[in-house]
Amino acid sequence: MLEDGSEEDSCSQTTAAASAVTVTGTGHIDQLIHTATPTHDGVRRSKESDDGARVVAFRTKSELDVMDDGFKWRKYGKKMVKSSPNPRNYYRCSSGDCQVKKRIERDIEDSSYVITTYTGIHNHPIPGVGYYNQMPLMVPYDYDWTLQASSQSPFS
DNA sequence: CGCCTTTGACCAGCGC
DNA sequence: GCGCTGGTCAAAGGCG
Repeated sequence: MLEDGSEEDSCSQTTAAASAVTVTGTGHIDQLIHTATPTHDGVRRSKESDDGARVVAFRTKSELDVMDDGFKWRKYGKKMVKSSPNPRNYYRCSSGDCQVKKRIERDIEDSSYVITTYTGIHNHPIPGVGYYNQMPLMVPYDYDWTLQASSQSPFS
């Protein structure tokens, strides 16, 4: 599973292309912790969309728990996990039939950092394009993070 | 009136 | 086989 606490590759679950993204700006993404494209090495959760779903986790320095990335998120769960003293919040994209999920928890080490984990790809345009508040968006559709990580920032 | 947040319970997977 | 942990669902309430 994705160990959010450790930014090292403690997760050897899938074909993971780990990379580090450092974006300077107004509290933008500090570090892309982990990206993974779950093939199917084994049977993961029996629930819905897990095939081909992308998992992207990154750490952001922010006082806000949830960041406005342009999409509409609806909270559907909150849980105290053992791996962290901080609660973990679960969000789901509420735009149409988009089934992208987002998991948010504060960093164990620095509570000023927020660990955000996206699962899935948005299959719709960004509803709030034009006004990103805290954070640049997670690019919808098929975005090559590893490419951008080594060349330039995908955010602007 | 509609949408979102909150909270507890339930379910499934994994490890021992 | 049992227990533990994480993830999701569903109902109720609140707010815009």
